[in-house]
Amino acid sequence: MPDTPLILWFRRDLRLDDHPMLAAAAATGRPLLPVFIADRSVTEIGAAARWRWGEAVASFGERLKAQGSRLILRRGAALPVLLSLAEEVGAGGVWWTRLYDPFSRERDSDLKETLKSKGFEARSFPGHTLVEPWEVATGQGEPYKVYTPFWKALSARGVADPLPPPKTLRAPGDWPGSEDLAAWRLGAAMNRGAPVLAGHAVIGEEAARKRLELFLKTRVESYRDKRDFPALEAVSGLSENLTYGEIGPRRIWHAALPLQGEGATHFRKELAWRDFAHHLMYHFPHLLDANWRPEWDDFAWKSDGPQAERWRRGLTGEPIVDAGLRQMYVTGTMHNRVRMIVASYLTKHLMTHWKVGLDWFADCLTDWDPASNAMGWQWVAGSGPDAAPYFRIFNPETQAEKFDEKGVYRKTFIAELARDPGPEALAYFQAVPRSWGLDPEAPYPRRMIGLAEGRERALAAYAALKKA
DNA sequence: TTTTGAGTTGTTCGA
DNA sequence: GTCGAACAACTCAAA
Repeated sequence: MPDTPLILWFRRDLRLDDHPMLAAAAATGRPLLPVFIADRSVTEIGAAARWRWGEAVASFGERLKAQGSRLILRRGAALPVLLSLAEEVGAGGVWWTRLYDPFSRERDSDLKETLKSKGFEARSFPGHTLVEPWEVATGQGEPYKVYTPFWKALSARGVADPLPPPKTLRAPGDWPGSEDLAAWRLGAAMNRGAPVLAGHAVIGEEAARKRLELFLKTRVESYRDKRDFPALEAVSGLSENLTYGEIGPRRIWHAALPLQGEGATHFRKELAWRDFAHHLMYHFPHLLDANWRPEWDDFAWKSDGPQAERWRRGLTGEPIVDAGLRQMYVTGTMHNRVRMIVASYLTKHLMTHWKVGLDWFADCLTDWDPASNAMGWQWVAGSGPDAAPYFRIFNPETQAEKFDEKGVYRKTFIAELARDPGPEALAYFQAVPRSWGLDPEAPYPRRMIGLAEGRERALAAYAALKKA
């Protein structure tokens, strides 16, 4: 066993706990050199997610420091950065946790090949998902395209136990130079301003773990019954932490597994949806940017335009829709029920291509995840695997009546509708660009299209597609 | 190979 | 106000 240092390339796995790669690396007893690289996958993603990733990196750096280690920061294309770093420190190899989006897969397989050809070790590990995307398959060995059988297969197979955090991380004799995280200015493109979002983010491994514990202690029991009501604090909020790997999915799964009751089961089912999205993205990468069912290419999608712009700005005149979009703008997140409502409104009532909505979510969400975002949009639009039937068109009024009966959620985020608007509703007007010309005193906008009219139009367009 | 049962999250209408 | 049916077949997965 060589005693050369190992470079540990961290990406969306910024934690110590439940970390197969880190646990295996620590067990070698070799010097460990954690590194984070600002490559295209970091610098070219949505504004809110980019900012949030930087916060995760800062927090993880502190955590490593407390262990007597460090997080070395470098910028540039991963392959040359890692090669030169490996030569600089005399590393024996580079290890990392696998990601499953097409960009990462190509980058990482090139890297693995190049490293090996130059005599370095190159090893990748699981840990980002409950199971590897290829570990669950139908009886025919095919990937699943329907959620329920995927869930059954996943449950039957079981999920590997989470690993404890390593006891010690051996430091190298000399630390190589590191860049300054602040100089990367990962929050710079966020015109809504990091200060507005910062109050809503729950950052870092310890905070994520506390969040899980609080959820399991106080909310999981009623999760099934309350999770659809956006004004209640009924959900875990852990998607934000999962996407940067501040907590591991296996840790969450096994924490909920022994709990009795439907709440815990439904919670694990939601976690399995995240895995299903990764399973689909791995086996069908076009999920990210093309209609998963190609026949939808002929649907009469409307492209981006003034109506979509009103949707983005939370000025559709449908309160539940606008509340959701404004919540996302000021908090970096949106309740899942409301995500479906705003997505249905954009793709069905406005007949706008789901990619318009997908891009806006990608720019605004701090919990952005490529697989979940694309699967969700295609599910609502009807073009995706296991998608909603075409006639399932959410009526914003009916949904609001059902899930926000007293209007608490709507008033929280729409200043025009509240007699005495709260901080989040007002924060929206502070956060948006001045060029939008918004004024909390202005009257609430009129609706863009009659709900029955929009519904009929979407149904007719679907009928035309089917006929063709 | 064929058959069979099932399929996240809705809305509307009429009894 | 409540409840069941219609909406539309089709694809998927397993027996």
